[in-house]
Amino acid sequence: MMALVDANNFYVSCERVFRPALEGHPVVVLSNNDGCAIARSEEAKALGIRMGHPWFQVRSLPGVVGLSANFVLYGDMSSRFMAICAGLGPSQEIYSIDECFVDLTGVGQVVERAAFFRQRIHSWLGLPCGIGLGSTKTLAKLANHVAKSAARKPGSYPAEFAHVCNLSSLPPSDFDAVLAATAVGEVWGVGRRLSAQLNQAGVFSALDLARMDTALVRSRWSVVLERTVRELGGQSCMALDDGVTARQQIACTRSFGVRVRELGPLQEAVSAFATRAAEKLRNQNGRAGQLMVFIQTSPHSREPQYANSAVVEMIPPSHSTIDLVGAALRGLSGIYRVGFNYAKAGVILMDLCSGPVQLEFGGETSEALMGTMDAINRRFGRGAIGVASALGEGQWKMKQELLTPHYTTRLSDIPVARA
DNA sequence: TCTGGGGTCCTAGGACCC
DNA sequence: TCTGGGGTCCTAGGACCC
Repeated sequence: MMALVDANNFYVSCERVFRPALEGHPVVVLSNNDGCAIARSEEAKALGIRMGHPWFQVRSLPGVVGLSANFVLYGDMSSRFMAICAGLGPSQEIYSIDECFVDLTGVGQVVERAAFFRQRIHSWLGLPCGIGLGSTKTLAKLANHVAKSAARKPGSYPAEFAHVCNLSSLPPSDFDAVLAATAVGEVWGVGRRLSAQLNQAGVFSALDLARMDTALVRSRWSVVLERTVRELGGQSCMALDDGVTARQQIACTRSFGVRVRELGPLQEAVSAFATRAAEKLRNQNGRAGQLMVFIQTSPHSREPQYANSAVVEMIPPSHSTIDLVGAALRGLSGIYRVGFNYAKAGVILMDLCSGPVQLEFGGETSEALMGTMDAINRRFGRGAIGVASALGEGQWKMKQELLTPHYTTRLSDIPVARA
């Protein structure tokens, strides 16, 4: 038995915990630079505001409140939420910032227990959530959709499914009725494209999909969709991922608040992205074998368009902010072109590996230096210490060469707070 | 004027090998 | 003129998720 716990309109709900006056108003939380809506209250959804809806098209709607995102707050609320959810069953997979799967193997009275935890999350954190129960992850997801819909849209599903829905306890006819009432596009793993293709083939509901021949699904679509079909039928094909596996990619990318033309500000931005990515990398105790840097103009503007990326090999694989910032700047210098209004840039670390890597020189020094940097930034806030990289490339290279071999104090002798 | 920022997995096809 | 039959690895692109 699997549970899916999902907080409602998570970012908006977090804001409302600290600003109860927002209750009942259409509220959206906005992306960086207040570009578009990334979370919406029920009232905002009722006004027709979509996910990713540009703020400038929304702001004039009556009574809409737009809030700049506060990701530090959401991250903190998420940790508390996950900690409570972890008590629901023996193992947990944190699937995203606002939802987790919990394996309920061996747990009794699952519906009562889920309702109790739902109440606990509400009274301890102030966050509303829905809990779906099913024999597979896909069914738990679907049950969660039912739990939320039954609460929000009376009549969509039987009212007793509101807030907590257990699909695995239903008689077959009731189970089929729920699947028949669910559009195929609501099924986890079926997006817009697949939904359209399935409709074309006469498959409209989750029940239609569940009844498809698996061999046909595999040959005409993919093994991914075949797994979904099997999971709808109660055959578990997706194991719980308890989070010990490290990420395979680390990305830091942003759209700029204003257009950027000059190399200098791009260098600063790219340095900041590489710095942040390096921190994430060290958090999972990894090293990157490749770094990709990209810059692009706005595809929405009619100005001359340019987008390019460069991949820089890290030999040997590194987790050093100094190496990664240097690589990002080298890549940037190769792709930067004069005369464009850049709207976005980013750094992606790839070819990640873990474990000790023999550095060419100063390995121990680099290790301790990065640990010290992370400790300082944890204590005094992100960006408290970093590398000075508004410099031109030539100067940068010189600085790097000067820096690394010239430490006279053994930094490894300085105690370092480890995460 | 103003349009997010992360991630995952799978497949097809080309390069290369024996 | 006639031109094998595998295998692996890598990459780009497409689909999906939140």
